[in-house]
Amino acid sequence: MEYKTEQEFLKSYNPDDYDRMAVVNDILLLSISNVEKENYRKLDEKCFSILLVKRDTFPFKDKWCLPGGFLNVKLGLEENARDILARETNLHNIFLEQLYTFGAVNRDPRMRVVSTAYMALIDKNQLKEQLNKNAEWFNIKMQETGDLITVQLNSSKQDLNFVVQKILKESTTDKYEYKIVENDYLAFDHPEIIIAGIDRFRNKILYTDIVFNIMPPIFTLSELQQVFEIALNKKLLVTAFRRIVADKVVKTKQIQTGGGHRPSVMYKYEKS
Amino acid sequence: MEYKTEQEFLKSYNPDDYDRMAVVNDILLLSISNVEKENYRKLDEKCFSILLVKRDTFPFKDKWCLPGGFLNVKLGLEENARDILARETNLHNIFLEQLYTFGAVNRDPRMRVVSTAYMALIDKNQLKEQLNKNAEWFNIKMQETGDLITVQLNSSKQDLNFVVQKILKESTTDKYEYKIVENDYLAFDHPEIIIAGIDRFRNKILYTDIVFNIMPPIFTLSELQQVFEIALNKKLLVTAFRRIVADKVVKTKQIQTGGGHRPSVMYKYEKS
DNA sequence: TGAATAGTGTCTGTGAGACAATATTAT
DNA sequence: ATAATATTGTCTCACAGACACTATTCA
Repeated sequence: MEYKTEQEFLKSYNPDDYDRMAVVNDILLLSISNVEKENYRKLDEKCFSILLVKRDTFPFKDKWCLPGGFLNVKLGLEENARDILARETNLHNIFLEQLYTFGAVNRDPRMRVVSTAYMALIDKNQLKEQLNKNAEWFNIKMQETGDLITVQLNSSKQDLNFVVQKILKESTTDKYEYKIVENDYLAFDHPEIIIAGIDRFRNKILYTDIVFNIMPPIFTLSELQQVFEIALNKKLLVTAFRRIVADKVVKTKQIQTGGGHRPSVMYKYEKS
Repeated sequence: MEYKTEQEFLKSYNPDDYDRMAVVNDILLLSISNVEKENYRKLDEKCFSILLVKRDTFPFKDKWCLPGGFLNVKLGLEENARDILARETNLHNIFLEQLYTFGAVNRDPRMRVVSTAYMALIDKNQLKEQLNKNAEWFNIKMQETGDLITVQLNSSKQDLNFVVQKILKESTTDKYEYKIVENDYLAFDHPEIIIAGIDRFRNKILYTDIVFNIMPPIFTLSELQQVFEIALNKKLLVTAFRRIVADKVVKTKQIQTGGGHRPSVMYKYEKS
């Protein structure tokens, strides 16, 4: 069939002539938790935490998953992700970055579903609004042994864990694929999304200002250093660390006391 | 309606209850061209080049676009991208990296289409196979003035150009959006994809080994430096450059002569 | 008072920038 | 011989790693 004009062509175009697929957004909501220490002098330990939602419908009923939802045909991709986030958490205007698009053939048992995952960063302590009743924050502990990554997720309600294998993609030197080796609690391929997101955060913390999206408006340099340390998974020397962030933060007049030791000056982020 | 088991739920699940959308892959095929110099002693200049295809069907009939196609429901996302590439270029086993997923509401006049763009790197001089008759390599010249990026595409058949505006995304310090300001020749939002791909290559050239995917198997260090210089859009000092790549390349026994000057040793890539 | 963190000073070695010097070729 | 690029040497300066030292708090 031949068309003379674009209008004519579009008029006769029928989407139903093609295979059915769906597009969804899944959102990795990343924050920092404090794990309180017994000793009043010691600093709280910190760790990453993520928001998971317990599914009360099929598929994967009773398993946990990232907040997500189908793409509304009237919304742009990121707009749709923000919409989902607002529904699940009542959060607005937060940092959102497209992470990766997952499109394995059988990642969803219902039909062919392509998921564009987003990473959102917040300081969950600022979160005043009530969470959805099925939503829950989980603290993350990760352990890497060889090419296996073991992840433990702890919350007041339940503890979950999974294991993924990190595989260097063929013909690359810096791209990894994550294959799920063990996973009894999470729905879909969400373990992969979680790992990919934490990896992205880790990779960007040194050469961007991404970290300040996960921090409160004002913070001490020790707190900031702790976040760097859990992201990079190693201890940093104080001097070196302060040099890294020196031109990204400015002193405020506030001081944090109460720790049984010299109080710290609080800083805020300032673009250089 | 209540379901007892996942099987029962899936059996009654009807994809047609939801809005129609399509998923496509578009592929930015990036290579390097030599622009020959008049003086036999001088080095050839190099520039990026990309493969575009002239559309012979609606929509955007007679405009140029990136090689792309609908997602086959039986293929994974990357697998589908490789399939498209094989169809358009007869190329197999080449470097392919997911670039970004574009999902603006009206990016395709036919229906809601989400495009996961991939970046492919090759040395097009190695390309022995015949290209599709509508496909053509275009040399790229980019110029940045303020927040405007002017792009000129030259081929033996036709010259194209477009202008995009680079906009820092709100609440970020390192993410840009590209708004098309002027574009008479390219279909869809493909100017954005082109810019995003070149940007990705530029950003990764310093901290990954991505560049070797666009190089021939053996090359001189001057050639490699030229590629760095067009990617980074600045001259590099020889000494500094050689230090950067020193642990990524090894000498071969081959020597390149014929340039009216001291011949160069040819090197090959070796993972460090 | 002492255990703990906050914050600053400084030495040293590495590595990037800058530039100079030498090598080799085709015309 | 000359114009061009190829390749190596080396000086300097900035900066990161390492570590020491001082400051300050509260049970």
